Amino acid sequence: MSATRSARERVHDEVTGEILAVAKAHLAREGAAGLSLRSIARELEIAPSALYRYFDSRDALLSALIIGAYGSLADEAERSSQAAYAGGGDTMARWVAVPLTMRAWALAHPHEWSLIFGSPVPGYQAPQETIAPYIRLAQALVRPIVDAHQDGTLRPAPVRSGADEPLAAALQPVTEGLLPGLPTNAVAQSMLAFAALIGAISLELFGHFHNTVLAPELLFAETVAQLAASTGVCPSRGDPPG
Amino acid sequence: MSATRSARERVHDEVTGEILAVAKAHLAREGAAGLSLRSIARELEIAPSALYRYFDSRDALLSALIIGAYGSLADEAERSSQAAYAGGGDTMARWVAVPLTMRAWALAHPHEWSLIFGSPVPGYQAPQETIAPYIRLAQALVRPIVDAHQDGTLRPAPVRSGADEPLAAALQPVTEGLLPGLPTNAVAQSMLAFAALIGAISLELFGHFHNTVLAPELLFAETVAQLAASTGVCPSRGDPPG
DNA sequence: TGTACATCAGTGAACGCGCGTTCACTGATGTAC
DNA sequence: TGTACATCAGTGAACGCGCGTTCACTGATGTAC
Repeated sequence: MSATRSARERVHDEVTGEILAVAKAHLAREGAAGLSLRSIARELEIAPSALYRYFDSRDALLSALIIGAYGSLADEAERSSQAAYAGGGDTMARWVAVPLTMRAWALAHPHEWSLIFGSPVPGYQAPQETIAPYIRLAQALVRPIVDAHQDGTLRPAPVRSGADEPLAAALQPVTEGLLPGLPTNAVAQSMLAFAALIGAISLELFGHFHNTVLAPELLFAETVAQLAASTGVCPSRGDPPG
Repeated sequence: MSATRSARERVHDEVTGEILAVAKAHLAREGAAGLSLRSIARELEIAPSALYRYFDSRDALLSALIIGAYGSLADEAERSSQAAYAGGGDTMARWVAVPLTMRAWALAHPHEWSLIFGSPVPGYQAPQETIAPYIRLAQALVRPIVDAHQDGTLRPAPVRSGADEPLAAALQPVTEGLLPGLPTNAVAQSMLAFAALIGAISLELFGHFHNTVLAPELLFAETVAQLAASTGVCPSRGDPPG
């Protein structure tokens, strides 16, 4: 009964997986706009209408792809974070792990990166299931910052002297959910780091470094190192003595 | 002769402008993927085939829009940079001008921002005419950095101690074309600043700050201030005394 | 100033295309007694 | 173990749609003598 019912279910899930795999391949070839149920059905040698047993509509399939992309990125980020913590490296090694993984994932899955951080598909509302993996990614990224704060070793570059209540209020959800107890300028520095990473990866991926930055991986490594210094997770290596 | 010939040409240019205006409006409504010659023709109350007197193909029209977007952004950036320099403000005012203008332009023209910094249209090669305005934008942005370097007041946060020849080589086109004479780490800091600005604006524009950063304009202002400190154009305001 | 000709703008019909989605259906797989 | 019935997967034809692009054409605008 329950065993046989799940037999059918298992087949259903398997086919759903095959459809998603083909859809991912098409996404990589044509981009989100070119994703078509008919072409997926063609590749699977199936009638287009059969797909409606698995997805309610094209939008539902796209949603599944988006959610999958978020999940995949978050998984990788968590995996590499845990490896860095388990590996016994220093703070810099821990800080560097997630950004490098993000870039590697982006290069391996450019269209899925676009789905997450590129221009939104017009007239399409991002599904709610997207929030949880987004938070997992962010938490993996900022964990060294939170740790440094708890250790009392966090040294963010001070910029605002004080009297920035409005900014503190604007960042309240981030502070509360992600960086509890950190001073506002440190939260802002963390947001800057996130924006810089997303920007650096997107610029490279979208072709803006062509003929301009000849070795993006070197610039990215330097960028991550500089962000370690400005967020205050690691002391800057080249500080003048004195 | 030359006068009458340019009479026809003038009408041609005018109609071209009207087509581009309608196309821009459609772009703002539907995004790049939804841009269609037929719908533009419909709005202009013209046969679709008539458009081929003005543009060779849909791609040619899209190219014109992209080039226009780059030009518009670069124009605004230069305008605000020049205003800041003419206005007699301090270095911070000069540094802040272009980033704020970029953000304002992005908010006013979200789909044109996507055209430039969003996911590239698949199977579409960006036109060469895009390079010149890109450089104009970059030059307007980094002008305060170049000035500070020439004045000897540039204080970029040091990160790499030395022995970074490969990075210097990778950044050679940027250094030569945009930041001549600046040390490698300052060039890298400038690239970081650019990436952070693009990232911050894109994240806001693409909806990633929804329910998270409640007042993006405050965070952006803080981000720009922090970048002033880390690039070294302006001393950080809150430095501890001593 | 007037006429023959070339150039250009715009028309309207047609081409072939691929798309998402619906619907009535066939047949196989599982369920209940 | 056997039979009647329900559930589900997948078919194939059809719907109506909008698209980019081509082509032969009409008529107006400009050109040359």
